[in-house]
Amino acid sequence: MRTMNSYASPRLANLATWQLSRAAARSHRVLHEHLAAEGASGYEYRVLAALGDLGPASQADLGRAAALDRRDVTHTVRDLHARKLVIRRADPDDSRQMLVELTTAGAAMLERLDLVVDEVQDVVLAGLTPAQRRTLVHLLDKLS
Amino acid sequence: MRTMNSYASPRLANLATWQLSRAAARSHRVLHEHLAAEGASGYEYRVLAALGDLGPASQADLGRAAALDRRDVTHTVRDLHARKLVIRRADPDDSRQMLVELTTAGAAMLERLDLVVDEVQDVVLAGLTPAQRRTLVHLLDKLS
DNA sequence: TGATACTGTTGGTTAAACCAACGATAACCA
DNA sequence: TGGTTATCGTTGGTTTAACCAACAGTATCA
Repeated sequence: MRTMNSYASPRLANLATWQLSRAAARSHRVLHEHLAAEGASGYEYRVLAALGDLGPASQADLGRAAALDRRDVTHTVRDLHARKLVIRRADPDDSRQMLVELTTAGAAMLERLDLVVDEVQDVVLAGLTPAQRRTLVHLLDKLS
Repeated sequence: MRTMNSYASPRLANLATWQLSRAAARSHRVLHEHLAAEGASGYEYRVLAALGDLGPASQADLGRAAALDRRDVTHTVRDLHARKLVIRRADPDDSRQMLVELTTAGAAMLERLDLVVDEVQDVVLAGLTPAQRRTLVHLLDKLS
C-alpha cells in the first residue's frame, strides 16, 4: 500500500504469506516505478535480460528463461520489435521457431535497465546488512 | 510459473527482487487455490480477517487493517453482503460511515478460511525449519 | 508412417493494485 | 460562528501480471 500504515490486523500480520506478499508488493512497486521511468515494463525487462544471457533465442526459450507464458512472450517480443530493440528472423534449422536477437539499441537499453535494477535492489534491501541479504535470498530460494 | 523449470536466466536469478517475486508468486498461487476451493478471494479473506480482529468497523478502518484501497473495500463488502456474510448499518455517531459486522455465517466462514490459510503456511514454508521460518519472517519484516 | 510433442499466434479471462472525481459529513481553527 | 480542510463511501475506470483454449504448421520418435 502506498500509505504503509502498518495497521495490519494481527490475523494477517502473523502470516508468513502476508509478510511475503507485502514485501514482494513493495519490491514490485519500486521495480515497476524505476523501470517505467526508463520506458520499460517488467515483462520487457525480463525478455531483454533473457536475451542478454542467452544471446539469440527462440521465443519458447525466452519464455523458459524469463518464466513467462509463451503467449506473453509473443506480445512482449512484438512490442520490443516495434520499438526496434530486437530483430526477429526465421530459424534455418527449425522452421517452427523465430530467433529473437537484441539490436544495438536493445543492448543499450538492457545496459541501462540493468543499472536501474541494481539500484532497485539497494532501495528494496536498504534495511538489511549484506549478510542478511544473503540469508534472505538463500531462504527464499528454498521456497521454490 | 506452473512449470517451475528453474531455468531462469542468471541476470534474473541473481536478483533478490526476482527471488522475492518468484517466492511470493508461488505463495500467492497456493493461497489463491486454497481460498478459491472455499469460495473466497484474497480480498474477501482479508476483509473477513480484519473484521474478525477489529469487530464491527467502518470500511475505512477495514481498508487500513487489510491494506486495501477504500474503493476495493467497497466492492468486497458489497460482495460479502450479497452473500450474507456481513451486515452493514449506519454508524449513529458518524453518518459518513457504515459499520460492517460479521454475521454468524460470516464468522463461520472466517473460521474455515483461517484453517485453510494455516494449511497454506505449511505448504508454502515446507522447505524451511521452524527457526528458518522465523528468520525469514523477521527479515521480510525489516523490508517494510 | 502415424501418433505425439513443440512453436508461435489469435483472442481471450481473472485477480490485484492502483486512480480521479463526487456529494455528503465531520473536524478544525481563526 | 463560518469557512476551510479532511474523511467517508461510491461510481467508474486503468494497468500489470499471470494465466488459458484452440489452431495451423513443423519436428520428432516409435
